[in-house]
Amino acid sequence: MISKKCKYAIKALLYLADHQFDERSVFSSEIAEKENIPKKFLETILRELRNFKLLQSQRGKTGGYRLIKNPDDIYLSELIRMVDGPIAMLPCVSLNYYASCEECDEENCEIKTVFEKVRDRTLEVLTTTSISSMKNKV
Amino acid sequence: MISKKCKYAIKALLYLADHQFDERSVFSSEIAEKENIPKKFLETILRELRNFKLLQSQRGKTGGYRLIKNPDDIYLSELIRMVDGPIAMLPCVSLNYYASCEECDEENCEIKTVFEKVRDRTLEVLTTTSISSMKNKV
DNA sequence: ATCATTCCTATCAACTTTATAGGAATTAAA
DNA sequence: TTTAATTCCTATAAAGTTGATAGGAATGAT
Repeated sequence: MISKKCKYAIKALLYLADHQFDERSVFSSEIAEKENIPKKFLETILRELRNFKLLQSQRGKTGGYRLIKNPDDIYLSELIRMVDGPIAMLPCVSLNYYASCEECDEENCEIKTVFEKVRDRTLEVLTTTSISSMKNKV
Repeated sequence: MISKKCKYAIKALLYLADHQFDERSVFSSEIAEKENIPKKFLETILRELRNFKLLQSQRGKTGGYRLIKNPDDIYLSELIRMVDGPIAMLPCVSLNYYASCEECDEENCEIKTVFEKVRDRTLEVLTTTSISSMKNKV
């Protein structure tokens, strides 16, 4: 399962992609309302996404958020990793967040292989799905 | 991520599959020791697996556990569901544990499709991998 | 009777998730 | 210069989940 936070992040990015070329930046309150996301929670999420250089923000009365990374180039795989961390179903098969299993002999582990397969199949989808490609629900 | 509990369950079943035709049943303490699983925790796991009719247990001094379901027919998908619950990355795309997303309009949801794809790819692997097939690490 | 096992319930510490509170800093505009 | 509305930041917290452990009851072979 991805977290709610991650789901909110995806929704926020989809919303911002729709308003990519608007004159004004988008208020977090606007996204919160339209996407039914708790306002204060969304603020912290947007700040994180800004720290990851996906967004730029502007303070003050006419402030708001705006995509700076092209939504064609924001892949779900990297977004999930930013927000939730590992995608794999076992720490020992994670490509970006590898952690050893203390209790097993990894060389002769019988369960790694299948979860490597799952990881690869999952990534085939997530590394080829961008924010903009999610707009065409094919 | 699958839980440690689930990983322990898989290891226990693999161990029991190896001792499927032994004369004596296998003690939980033996599995715990050989597979480095906390003893008391494993007890509760084995009891659950017994409740799911994968194992049979025998009390008393010469007791222990034994597979009753053929390991050819114990698929990872069902095992994970028994122990951890849903496999899907979103509640609203889960086949066995569906739950609606209160905050979104599911008809027009832009993110469902991709997670349905991930689910299907994942299940392609997990529904075709049984405890016995894990023995041949292909 | 004894002893080693399974069985059962309750508990618990640590961690994660999902937020909320309260205000500081910033900015445009009245 | 004041006001209003925003983003930014830190701290906090309630609820839920995970990963166990405690303590003993029930069972069954010897």
